[in-house]
Amino acid sequence: MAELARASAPTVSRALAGDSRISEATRLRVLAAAEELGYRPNLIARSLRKQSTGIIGVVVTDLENSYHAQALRLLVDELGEKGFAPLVFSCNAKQSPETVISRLTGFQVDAVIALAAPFDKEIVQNCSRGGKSLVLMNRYDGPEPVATVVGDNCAGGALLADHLIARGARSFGYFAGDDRTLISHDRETAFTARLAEAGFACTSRAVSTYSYDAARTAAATLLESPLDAVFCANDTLAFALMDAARQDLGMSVPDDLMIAGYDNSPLSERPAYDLTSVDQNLTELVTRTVARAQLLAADRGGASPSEVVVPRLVPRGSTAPGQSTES
Amino acid sequence: MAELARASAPTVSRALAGDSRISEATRLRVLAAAEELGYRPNLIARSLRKQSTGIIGVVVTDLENSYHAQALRLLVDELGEKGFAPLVFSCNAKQSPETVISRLTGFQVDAVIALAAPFDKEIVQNCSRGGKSLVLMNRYDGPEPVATVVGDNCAGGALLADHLIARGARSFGYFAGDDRTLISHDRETAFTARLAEAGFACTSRAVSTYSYDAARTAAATLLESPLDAVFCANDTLAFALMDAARQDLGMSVPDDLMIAGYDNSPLSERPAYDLTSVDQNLTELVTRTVARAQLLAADRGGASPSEVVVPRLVPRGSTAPGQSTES
DNA sequence: ATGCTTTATGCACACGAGTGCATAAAGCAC
DNA sequence: GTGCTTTATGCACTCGTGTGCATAAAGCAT
Repeated sequence: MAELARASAPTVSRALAGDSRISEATRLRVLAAAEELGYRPNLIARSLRKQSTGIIGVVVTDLENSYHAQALRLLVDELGEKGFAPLVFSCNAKQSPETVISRLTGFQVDAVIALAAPFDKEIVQNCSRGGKSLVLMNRYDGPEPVATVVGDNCAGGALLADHLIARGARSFGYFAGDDRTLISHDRETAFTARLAEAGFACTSRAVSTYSYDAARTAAATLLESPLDAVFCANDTLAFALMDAARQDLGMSVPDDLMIAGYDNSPLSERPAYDLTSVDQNLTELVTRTVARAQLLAADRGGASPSEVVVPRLVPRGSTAPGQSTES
Repeated sequence: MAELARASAPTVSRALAGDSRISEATRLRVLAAAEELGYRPNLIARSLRKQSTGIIGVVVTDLENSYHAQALRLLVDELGEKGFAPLVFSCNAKQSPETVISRLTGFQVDAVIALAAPFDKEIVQNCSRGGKSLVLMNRYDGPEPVATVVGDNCAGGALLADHLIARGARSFGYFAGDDRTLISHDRETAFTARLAEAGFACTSRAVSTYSYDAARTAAATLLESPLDAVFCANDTLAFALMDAARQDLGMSVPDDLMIAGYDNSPLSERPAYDLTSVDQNLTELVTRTVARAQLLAADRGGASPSEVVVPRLVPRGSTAPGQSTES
């Protein structure tokens, strides 16, 4: 490269960087040579020199969950647009959070974004040990202060309580997700609290992991006692419950049972489900997470440790009794 | 680091690499110091020296499509387990294939894996221009010889033709996906060819993009004329068609119309759809793609340019007339 | 022609790890 | 103690960029 442009390496560097001290003639010579060779500056070398890579580590888990898959998609897009390169690892049985963070640290990522609630603790510990900036995309209740961007699960739970009451429900159930995470807990607490305020109680409860198959069997417990409405921690749980109610018990939704979910996944608006759900505003969640990571990558700029994004109710047919046949 | 271990940088490097010339005493001293500092070798510096980063660029597009999302998930897992780090970019309106490949090249990725059929041409061109090894996870018909790992769409189409005939269908339709890609074309050609062999014809046809909403409206055309069975290029199309048939026309699937899809997406086995589909064996597709990329990353080792993975039919209720009410 | 400024470029070094080669230290035989 | 081998370590350089500083070239005034 330097030879073809008949210039030294520093000159090439400065010409490409737009340094005003480089004469127009040489700049053009360098640009022409770069064009001819398809030359791209070696970002690895640049990173070494600059002590900053422009790479953001992304740690995810449970990508079967469409919510996580969507979040990853949006993260990849947003990071790419902001000029960062996402180095993605998944935490699972074979790849422990420790090895994942260790590798990210080795690659000198400018910051880490984690969307892996079950592994939060280890991730937080390993990042702080390695001095890596970290943003969690979910709530965290450990002792360490961690930058966090999270949907307001309490607001969402309350929103749904109000909605189901308004739609005429008087007896309520909750279908809880994996209790290792705070997500389900927060939604449930707020839901029952709001019900209590209105003079109602959540009398029935079932727990399942977030997988459809597990939820499908767990749903049977919930359906033993008659209920007006069930709030599910997750759309997947809601789909499983709905299928179980219709398929296994021949019930009608919403006439025999109202069902509401959480996440407003693409499936929820399909006629087969037409599920009332809570939209977390994932786009804003991701935008703020990336913005936060960008701040942390630049310096140690971190004002409030936790940011909350307000959710939105999306009412649909699954909680509109008497309208089940409208299309 | 070097100071704490009272050793020079090269000694540290050799001690950690397990060089037999380093004495046991210093090795322990180095290991202890590394442990104490939480020291991780700087992979950026190592990459610069070794002229190899251990990073594989992954280019995807249309992640709303669950098939692509699943493929990305498996790719991330498999690459991580094989010791590679996936740098992920998405091609879309804002991020052209040219800029994406340019950035990947800048980061000196050891190879590129692309799962972005609509942008294949530009990706192939930019990679070959930059001398980057590339593996496509779908068929490519350009003049350039490119390493390719792809499901056998022709076999899949034939499989479904046989299946639908065996299930008693005599009149057939095809619901085509975005014609920019070869995928839909291959499936259709093989499907109609096999039908012709058996003395039947595919008399009806509709085209749509792979999005549910678009497919939902396009489905109306297909449903104008009576048919026994429709083969859809994609599960998403099949779901849209099924919903349109049931919801808009009050038809029964499979009794009024048999429907089959392609990809065996998680949704297809849910009772709400219970869709006959073709499983591409995505796991093996991904495994072989990564193995291929690994070879290309190591040297220029590339024997056959194209590898084909055999698909498998998954028969379900949507093509089993007379059994629609069984659970 | 001398001295000063302005402009354009190269040299030397740094980033952190890895490697060939030199060399220091230690052991051993005589 | 001289010469040889073996073992353990450091020096010097490389990878490709970027930056402070020196310097060369050129312009211009006197």
